[in-house]
Amino acid sequence: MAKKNSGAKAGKRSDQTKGAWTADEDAKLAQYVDIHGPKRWKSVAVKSGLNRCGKSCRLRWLNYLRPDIKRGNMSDAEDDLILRLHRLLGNRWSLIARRLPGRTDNEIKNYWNAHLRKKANLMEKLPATSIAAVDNNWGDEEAEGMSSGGELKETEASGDADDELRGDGDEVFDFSTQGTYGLEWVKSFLEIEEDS
DNA sequence: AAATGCGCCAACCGCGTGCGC
DNA sequence: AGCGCACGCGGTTGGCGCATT
Repeated sequence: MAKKNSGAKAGKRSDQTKGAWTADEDAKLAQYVDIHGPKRWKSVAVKSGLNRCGKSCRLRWLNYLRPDIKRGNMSDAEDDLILRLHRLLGNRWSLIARRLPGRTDNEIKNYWNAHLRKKANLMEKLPATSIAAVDNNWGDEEAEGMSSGGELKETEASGDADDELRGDGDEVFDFSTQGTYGLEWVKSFLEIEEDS
């Protein structure tokens, strides 16, 4: 990407590069992570020769350079899933992201703020009957998305929710195994989380 | 054609948590 | 038990680019 390279905001460490990443920096980071793995970001930043903080390297890797990142528009099914998950989980973007293979928490957060927040607000203002109607319509779109894309499937609806949610990028969501809202697993997950 | 407004998105920041020493 | 480091998360910022006037 690297569409900006203005140095952006003033920071505490003026000797460190800030702002948009260049293709060269991307290449260096990708090469280093490829060899040493995505860990110890502080040393990644130093040893890769990048004049960046570890945090920045981590973010760049997670949100852009990771090989399993899916770029491009959200599908209807993804769109719908985000709405539903947000209804249940709130602004827990990382949890939502784990249910959307190839999507990052940052991307989902941005997408929510840009596209879905208005939609959700609208939904809240609608009377219950209208919401049900909208939900039914979305259900149709969703079924369409499932059959065409076939990308979203759930590995397990319950069980070891924490391990499952950690995800490795391969797991996808399948509404067909779910109930009315397809989110019973979320409830069980939340119970597990609150217990711990 | 130029000016202005607005939406989108990459990136930064601060805070909380986990873990090793 | 306490401390410091590394990492993860969510909120926020700032600039680019498109749309509108």
